[in-house]
Amino acid sequence: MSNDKKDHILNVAIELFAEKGFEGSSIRDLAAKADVNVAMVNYYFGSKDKLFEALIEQKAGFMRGILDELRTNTSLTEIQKIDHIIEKYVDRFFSQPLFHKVLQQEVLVSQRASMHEHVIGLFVKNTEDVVAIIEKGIRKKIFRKVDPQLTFSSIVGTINHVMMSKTMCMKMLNKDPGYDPYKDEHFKKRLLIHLKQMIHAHLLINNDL
Amino acid sequence: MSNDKKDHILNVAIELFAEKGFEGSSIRDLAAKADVNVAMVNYYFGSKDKLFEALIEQKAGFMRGILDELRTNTSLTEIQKIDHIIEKYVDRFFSQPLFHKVLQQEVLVSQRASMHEHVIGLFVKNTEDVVAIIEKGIRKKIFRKVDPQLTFSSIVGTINHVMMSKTMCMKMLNKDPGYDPYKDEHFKKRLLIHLKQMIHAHLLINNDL
DNA sequence: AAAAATTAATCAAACGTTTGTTTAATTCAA
DNA sequence: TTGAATTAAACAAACGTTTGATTAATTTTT
Repeated sequence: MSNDKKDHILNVAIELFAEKGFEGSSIRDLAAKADVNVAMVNYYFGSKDKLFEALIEQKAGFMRGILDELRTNTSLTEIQKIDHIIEKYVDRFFSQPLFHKVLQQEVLVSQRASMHEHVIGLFVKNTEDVVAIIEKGIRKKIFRKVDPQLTFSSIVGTINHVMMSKTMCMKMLNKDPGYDPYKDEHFKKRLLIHLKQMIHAHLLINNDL
Repeated sequence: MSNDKKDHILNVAIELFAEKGFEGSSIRDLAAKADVNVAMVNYYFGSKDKLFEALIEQKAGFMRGILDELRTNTSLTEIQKIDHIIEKYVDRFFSQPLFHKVLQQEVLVSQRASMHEHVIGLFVKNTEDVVAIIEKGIRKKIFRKVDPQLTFSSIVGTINHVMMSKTMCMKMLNKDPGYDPYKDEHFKKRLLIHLKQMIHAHLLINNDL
């Protein structure tokens, strides 16, 4: 069982699904693009659906470890924790932009019910952890009385939105064709600064710039 | 040419595409759900692709009129204009949640190139208008020196994110199954208040709460 | 160490379905 | 009665999947 080949198929699948969607991609397309025989996909993964599950399983849950650590961490202030979460999310999205497009599709479309519920479950768990941090900040009177759930929605929503479409991002930033915003370290920094600035202004009672 | 029937097919198509995606929905599914003969879809629209184009064309561009008006409007302050834009966006998303899921899919997946470019073009135009308002606010020293493009991304991204999945939204808010957040006037108000609060804190130099 | 047996990987071809679309016949309305 | 609306049936193409044969690699037996 060559894991090299399995991984290769998975990586090509992410590219293909990110561009054409899961239902819009055929196994024949995938096999051709990955330069393997059509039968190999089913040989390795069992079915197209199971390939998709393997794909999601491999890379989802990326924030679990970080949020678990933050929950027991007592040395960081609440705003430091939020900053850290923002950094990790931006890092993750920029290092795996195509995978996150596939993940967004799965949240958006509820075709494969169990996978859909699974992905949403992961996200809801993340939300609960971040909400707990914000609520603690509020109790400590470091944070304003904001809406914790929607504050997290703004963080993830902003990143999601910027990562939705390379074309949109490019045109929004008045860049030439050929420019890839997701490989531009400067743009990543720009997004980070914006998010932190906005969330600080939103959360902090004493926000000395 | 009964427009009633055409509209009926389009409305059922929005429901179906929002749930299963465009590629995930077959014309037979659509015909059955709309209770018409399979051939009627091609009779009225020519093809599945053209049905989709008609669907997008009918409802996209919903912000054009509002933004055009705001561009020439001199009686509103910049922050009032931003508030107005937030209100109109939230209104629109809450009145057409399923359509906006379909629209998001189209931005996310670039399967049908020309339609994809068209939708993104509309959005980029909206961005330019909002950016212009924010930049004027900055020049007038009413607004902080924020990132105008990403500020707009945060507004749309927050709404988009909340509208992505009913299930996610429900679970995030700890609601029982059966609850529909998009029909809950209270939740709509909650989103509005959060967005305005956050954007005010972010933009305004003198933000007296 | 050589031969035999077993397992894993790969392939082209074919399977039965489902797909979007078209046809040709029929019903309906003006 | 004419043109539009509607239908069931049929179309080729594409779909995910399975098959049975073949090769390559590994393990077991002698």
